[in-house]
Amino acid sequence: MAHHRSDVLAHAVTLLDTHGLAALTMRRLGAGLGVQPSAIYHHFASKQELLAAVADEILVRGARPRTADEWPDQLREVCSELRHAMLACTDGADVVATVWAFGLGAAGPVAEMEKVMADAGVPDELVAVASRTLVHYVFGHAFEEQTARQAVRLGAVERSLESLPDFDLGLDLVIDGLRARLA
Amino acid sequence: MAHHRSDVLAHAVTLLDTHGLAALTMRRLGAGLGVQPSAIYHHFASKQELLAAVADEILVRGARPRTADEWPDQLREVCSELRHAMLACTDGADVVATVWAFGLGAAGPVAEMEKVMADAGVPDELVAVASRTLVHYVFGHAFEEQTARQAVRLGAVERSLESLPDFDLGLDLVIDGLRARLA
DNA sequence: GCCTAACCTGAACACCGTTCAGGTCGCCCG
DNA sequence: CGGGCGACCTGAACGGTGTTCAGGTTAGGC
Repeated sequence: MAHHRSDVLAHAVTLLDTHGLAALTMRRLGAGLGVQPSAIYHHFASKQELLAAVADEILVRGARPRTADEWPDQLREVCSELRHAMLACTDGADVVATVWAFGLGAAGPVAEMEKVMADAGVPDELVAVASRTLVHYVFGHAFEEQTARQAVRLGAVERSLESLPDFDLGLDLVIDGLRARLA
Repeated sequence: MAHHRSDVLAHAVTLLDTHGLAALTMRRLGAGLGVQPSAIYHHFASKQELLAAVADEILVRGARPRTADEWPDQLREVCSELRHAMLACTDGADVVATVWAFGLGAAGPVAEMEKVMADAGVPDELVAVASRTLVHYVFGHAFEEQTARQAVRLGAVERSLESLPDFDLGLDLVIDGLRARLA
């Protein structure tokens, strides 16, 4: 029974979600599909490319309709969607952030943020800075939240999840800074 | 010739700086010390623990004297030191950010930021949020800058380093947001 | 001079990503 | 109808990885 690229990708996301990034192995992925590890290289040139596709898939699955019409709320909407998409999948933040750092993915949300700001009349050089500041914040927050949650669940480190800062409050900090700079 | 924990740590940092994180292997580290890989486990319980010590060492080496007396400048000083400490070592941002996400290190700079804000009269709940927002920004920016620079140097990805946002400008965005919330 | 603790050996275990020559199957085209 | 071609896969191997463990060596204090 032959598989398609999409089958492999879907199985990779499932494996990531159910057993974490450490378990997302070419061997395990092949075994789950009833196939040799080397067969996967017929669909993806490398594990890096696989992970990039997985990251994109995670973001696609987390897509939601846009409803806000003021630019601060639009920004919050995009950031919130990005965060929830990553948190919805085990180690999702790790995968997406790593892939994005290599410049291979997650271009969608960034472009969307930039468009929102450009439409709001934010100067170009500030758009680039602000969008990346927001992305850094969202990735950092999600990565930490997810890692801490997992570490606590495994009992590896005792660390109060209470101390995790409120996502929206930190986001407003940046947005307020941007708003102040517009006046 | 017997080695101490500090010898192993120093060699690990050197190896990281000269050949990158991928080359920081128990085997290579042992070979560099003229020792079997298993000998390292007499000084560090695991590679994770080694990396945590390496991350702390990177931050210690990047320490600089404090000179500012206004809280926004003090915040900038701490963030700048943190950033430069990570950038001074190959893959330093990766190591420090990963270790910190596991809750094992980098507590110093965070505590320092919190103290600066508390002394400036920032409310407690805002201190926690703001310090983490700043840390997320610094880590995200440094990690991206370092990764992109390395990817370009290897010719793996063509990506203009010009597009990297100015660090200080993004930092001021957050600080301005914090300032606005104080009034 | 013994004993303890620090330090190390050498081999093994169970994995990992990746490569490669070759094999099988279904579909399209002449 | 038959040949060929491309998609898909096999099975073995290569050169790594972190980690464990029983046992050996060596320096320093009582």
